[in-house]
Amino acid sequence: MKLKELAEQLGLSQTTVSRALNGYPEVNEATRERVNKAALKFGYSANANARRLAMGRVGAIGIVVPIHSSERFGPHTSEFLSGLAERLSRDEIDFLITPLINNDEISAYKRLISSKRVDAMIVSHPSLVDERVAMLAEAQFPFVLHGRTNIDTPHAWLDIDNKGAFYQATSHLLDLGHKHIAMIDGLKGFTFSEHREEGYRDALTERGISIDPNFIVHDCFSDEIGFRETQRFLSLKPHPTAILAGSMMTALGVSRAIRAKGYQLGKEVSIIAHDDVFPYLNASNMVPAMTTTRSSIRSAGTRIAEMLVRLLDGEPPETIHEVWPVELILRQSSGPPVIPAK
Amino acid sequence: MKLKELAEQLGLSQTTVSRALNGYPEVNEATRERVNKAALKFGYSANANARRLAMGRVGAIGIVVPIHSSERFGPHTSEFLSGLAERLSRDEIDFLITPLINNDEISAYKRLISSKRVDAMIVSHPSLVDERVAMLAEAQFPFVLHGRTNIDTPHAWLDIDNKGAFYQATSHLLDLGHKHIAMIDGLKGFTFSEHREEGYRDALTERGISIDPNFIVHDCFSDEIGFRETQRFLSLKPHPTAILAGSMMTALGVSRAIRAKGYQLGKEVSIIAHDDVFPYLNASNMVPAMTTTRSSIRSAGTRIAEMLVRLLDGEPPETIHEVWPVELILRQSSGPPVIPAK
DNA sequence: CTGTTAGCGCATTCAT
DNA sequence: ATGAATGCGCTAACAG
Repeated sequence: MKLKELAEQLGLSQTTVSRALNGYPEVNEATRERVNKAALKFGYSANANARRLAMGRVGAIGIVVPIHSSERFGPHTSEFLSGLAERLSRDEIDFLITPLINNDEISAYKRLISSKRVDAMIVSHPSLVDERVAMLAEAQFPFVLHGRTNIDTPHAWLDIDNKGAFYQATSHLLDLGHKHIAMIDGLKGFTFSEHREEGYRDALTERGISIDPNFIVHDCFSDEIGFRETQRFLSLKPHPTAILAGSMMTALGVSRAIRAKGYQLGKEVSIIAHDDVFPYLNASNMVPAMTTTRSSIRSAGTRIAEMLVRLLDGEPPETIHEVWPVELILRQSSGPPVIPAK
Repeated sequence: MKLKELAEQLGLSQTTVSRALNGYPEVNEATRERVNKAALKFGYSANANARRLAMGRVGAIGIVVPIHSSERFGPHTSEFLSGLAERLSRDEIDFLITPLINNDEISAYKRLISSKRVDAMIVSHPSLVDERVAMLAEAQFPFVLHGRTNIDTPHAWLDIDNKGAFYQATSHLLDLGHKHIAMIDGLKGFTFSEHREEGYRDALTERGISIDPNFIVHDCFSDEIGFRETQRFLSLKPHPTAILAGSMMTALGVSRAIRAKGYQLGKEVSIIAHDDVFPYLNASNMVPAMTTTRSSIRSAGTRIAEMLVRLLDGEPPETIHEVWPVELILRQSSGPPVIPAK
């Protein structure tokens, strides 16, 4: 069923039917009523492509997801997308996921723009100097960045205080008396990863503790990495008495390795994990309950969707940015170091 | 830059340029070369909406994701989407995710069809009698079902042998000497959940073991549910000496509860989990390594994308369906029951 | 091999 | 308050 047919059925012009359906004020209420009823009855719904072609606006936002590295389409991504979806569905905005196999991200973004398939985009996982952001900002294409990057051109972004999170966590461990603290975080090059390491380093340096490169790991967020690297840590002399884990997945592996060694969490070895708040993996329910730096990635998604809508409503990008604080939540996996019984 | 402008630049007609770009055979190779080079130079890329309007084909497939239940947009979904993406990106097919807040799924599907935004759809999480499937099959709209349902109208689908998986797992535990076996699986009503329970029941019945409704749980897949329900199990007399977990998330919670009670996995209480194969959560790396029924949900996604492409190429839906076997992989979390030391 | 012409289905001027 | 006419940018018959 198309507009023309619907109009014929009703004995009205396409124009009037179109106006009635799109809520234009100059339509007689009775007519509108009649039109709406008929549309419902015939299951009419405008051809989105024709509509977009005519209006020049799409009603969809784009997101480019590299799919070969599990790092980028794992549980974090799905939680984030859920958050986005929650807000966007209210305005009936779809999102278009463009999978990316090779590494030519820039051209994927460019194609998405020039083919006019989306009104705006969301960019995730920025590096310190991110060429995607530079390009989009330069092109003045509306987008919101999840994370931060050092690009001068004004753009909208939302980030959490990753540096503060690891600074807080490290400082807390130092307060408890730990001298040897390790960290396992995400891949090097990403801003969040660099920021976290900065926080960690600052806290140590502030107390005059030298930094041991053997205690710093950057890799994917997974149970396996957590396990393997913790085993390595525990074979060192002296070994760390506390470990920061960049994700809950990592933390699971770290925990296993600690237990496998016969140590107790929060005793011989403490652990603080960054918790992005997964509904299916709850830090407070673990045994022992896990001390975490917490910030909901899902909420971030929702908020970013909100920012996107503001951007599309014409708000200038330079006024749209936020840094979210991260809470340190003390539970039982962190405590003063206990000397292992020989 | 639009087609017209590009054509003017080249001193050619729009038609020729269009044909050159779209790989039509009747174009002079030299001309094609020239056109392609110019397109690249000017960053031209066709307006997707105009293109779709003219062609009547979209180059995108749709997927409706209910977002309020974490059950439906969790790690399983993201792995599945990754798999889809892997195959679809080869044909430059995007996917459109339509978030769904209220429960009116049917009308969301109908709108997606009549607005011509997608060429085909993927339907997940069917119930035994699924009205979405009935509607789509009736409307002869191309779609592939992930899972199975009892609908007569021919349609394409891919499912794993859920019944066989739980049958195998249960039988194995019975072979080991277990008499009291519990299961924690997904929400009731979904086909996969029902099939699994069937497999479980069949195995027990076959050995003349009566079924205790207290030993059967249907709920979301999460660490928390696994933990809570296992605590409940272990407070029963007699309590189960083996537990089937419907997901790895559930299994994490089950494991914790077993350990919290002072039992060892594979000794006092055995566990077999269904493993959808998450890259960040590896059953063989757990301590003890986890016995699983394994079937990669990501591969299923890739295969379903493949089926979708065949469907769009005109293959009739009734010839497109597969049941994948599920492997039982024995590791250390399952063993003969050990009587707890008092 | 290339160009001319006519839609694809809708939103939107400009009339009335 | 309603209708007729125009164009969004592209593809595909139809001609040559």
